[in-house]
Amino acid sequence: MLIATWNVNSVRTRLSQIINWINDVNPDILCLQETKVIDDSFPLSHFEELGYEVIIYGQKSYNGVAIISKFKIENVNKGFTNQNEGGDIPAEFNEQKRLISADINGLKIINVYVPNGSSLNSTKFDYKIKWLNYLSSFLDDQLKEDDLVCFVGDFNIAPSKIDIHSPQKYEGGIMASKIEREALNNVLKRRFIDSFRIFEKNTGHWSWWDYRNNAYELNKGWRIDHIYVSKNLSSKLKSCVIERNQRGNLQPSDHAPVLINLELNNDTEDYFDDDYDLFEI
DNA sequence: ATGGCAGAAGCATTCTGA
Repeated sequence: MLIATWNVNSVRTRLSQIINWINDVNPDILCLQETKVIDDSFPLSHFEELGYEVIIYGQKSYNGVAIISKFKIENVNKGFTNQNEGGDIPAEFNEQKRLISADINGLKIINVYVPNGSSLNSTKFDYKIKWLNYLSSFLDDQLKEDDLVCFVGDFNIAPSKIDIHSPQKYEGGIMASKIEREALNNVLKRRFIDSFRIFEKNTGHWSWWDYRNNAYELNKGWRIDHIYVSKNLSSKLKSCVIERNQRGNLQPSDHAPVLINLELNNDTEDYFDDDYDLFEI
């Protein structure tokens, strides 16, 4: 079972690239971020023609998330919702369309577009941390101990210094600060593991390259797009790859897709190491 | 310290992203 995440930076501008990639890779589930389109204008039919179901949660110009699936999509949640009779949800957390989740083929799929945060001393940064903290309580509320969860998206956080091309320049700054990493760790708690780091321990692997300064050609990137899986899925992980050549397309998104292969019926190998900690801050 | 590049809105230029 192939599950992917891709910040496409406008689903309409990137449509032909997304369709070509789907035809090449044939993912079962594709989670999109930064669709940048209201729901009425989402190009649904292009995906439905290929046999996919689509759920969308978009807005004008900014943000927007979607899940595209070959399997039936059930129990859809758009934005933050209260399942267990909590208090009212502060409006600020649902004004920006950054979260969509659903049950698909026995898995809980949670797709997020975490706020960028701009710079450390900005109101946008405060919002990023508040949003992550609210996400943490939302997951506490939604998830049960034995749920099989794929938690994917553009997190706008490099989990450690090996996820940045020039740590000496960027460590401690936006997307690489201790505050953001602690907030992310708090969201993950000890519930999730980073699929990519099961298979690759070295630096030099990026999912985002700035449009500016020839960053892709110089391979100056960051790894900020992630597929986290609940620990009870770790033994079923067969691979996790970043489809970096999509960043080399003409008029590309600035992000590349990340893709895992889960073999739900195979439980013969156990990749999970009990000593595995989330990441060092 | 600042801008670089790209997309959307909408028609010149601003806002936002990471």
